[in-house]
Amino acid sequence: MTPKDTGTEQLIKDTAKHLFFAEGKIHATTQEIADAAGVNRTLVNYYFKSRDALFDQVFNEAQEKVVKILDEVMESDMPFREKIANLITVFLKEAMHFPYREIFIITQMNRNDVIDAKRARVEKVNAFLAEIEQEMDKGNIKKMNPRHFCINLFSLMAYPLVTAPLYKILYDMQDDEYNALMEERKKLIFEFIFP
Amino acid sequence: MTPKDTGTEQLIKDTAKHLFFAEGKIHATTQEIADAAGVNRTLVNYYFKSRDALFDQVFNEAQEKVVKILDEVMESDMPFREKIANLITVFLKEAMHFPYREIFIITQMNRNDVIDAKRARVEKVNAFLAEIEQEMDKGNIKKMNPRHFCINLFSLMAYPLVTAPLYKILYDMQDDEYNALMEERKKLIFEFIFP
DNA sequence: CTTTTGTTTAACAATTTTGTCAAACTTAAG
DNA sequence: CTTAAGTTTGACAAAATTGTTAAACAAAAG
Repeated sequence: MTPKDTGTEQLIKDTAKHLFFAEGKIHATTQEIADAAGVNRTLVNYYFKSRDALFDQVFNEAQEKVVKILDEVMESDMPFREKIANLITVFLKEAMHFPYREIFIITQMNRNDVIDAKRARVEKVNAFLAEIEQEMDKGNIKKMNPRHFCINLFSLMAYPLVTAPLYKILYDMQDDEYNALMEERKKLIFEFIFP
Repeated sequence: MTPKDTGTEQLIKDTAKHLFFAEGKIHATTQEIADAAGVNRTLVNYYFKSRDALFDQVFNEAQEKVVKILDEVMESDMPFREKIANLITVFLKEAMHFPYREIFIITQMNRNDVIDAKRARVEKVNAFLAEIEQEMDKGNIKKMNPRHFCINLFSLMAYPLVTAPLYKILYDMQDDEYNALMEERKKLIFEFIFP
């Protein structure tokens, strides 16, 4: 048998991500992860050495994925409108699948008193902010600090999915109803940005 | 000495809230809470019986506080514009102090597979949604599903503070600079809602 | 001063969670 | 079939976290 052909290592990692990012169970123990994956708990140590190592790996991959999504959007040479439309489509799809990924990242950062990485991103971000400012000068979007533009955009996309459990109660909605509401937001957010 | 006149019980609870809601350390152990409060760990058990009991109490009080803030805003008989202006002022002030309170609530809900409470809120929420719809009919705000109006408003207020650690890195800003950016948002969000 | 009541502490116990290891198992290659 | 490499398991150990208790302490009342 060649190494890892049953994919147990991947299964464990995927299950951990599902618990953390999709179900928002960011406290999950190794036992809970193993149970959810349907494997023996000691396999977590066999494949990942320690709980912390698994967490670190999941954390790093989460960060890489987020960075990758943003990079692909920011660096593409589409016209601005399409770029944003594309961002909304891609990001909301991801966020509906993994609503708590950013929360997991932030929680881990707070827990370990911030080990950064991705200072390297600053230049790319600044380039994107400059591009946004150009669009404002052209009169295509409302003038403001371009940092607010980004903050607004991501807030409108991400937060409704993080707070879904609350809104489902307050709005008295079932899962499918709330999902439909989130679907509506793709168009709504775009029109919010480009009135 | 009359009971609790040193306020140790309150100190422990306030410290726990600070760790959870302000620092985002939602995994904090009883030892970490005790250390941060500068008291012996066993006092947590003396005053709160168990770790879970402390968490439950903090959770309930967090929920009550959020409900109270929303109720005071929604039930006040101010004109709509002032009502929203007031909401933005009050909520953003709270969120700048305790950015992770809602995240703590949601995390606990996810952890325990949602014990709701506050189904009772549904009626009040519906009344507020109806009021928003009236304002739309009057042409004072953009027409949309009033649920989206609320979601947008709270997303724009809350999420930038939750994601502050990330933005501080990506925007290369210090704490005071980021706080200033958040202050700007009071006006910005209001103008976003009432163009 | 003594008592009473409530508070704080350290030592200890219990529980929960994580980590280790040897043995059993599985499969493919020789 | 035998061997070799990787995988899985259960028993056990270690560590981390939480809970209990008795004794020391502090302050006010009698």
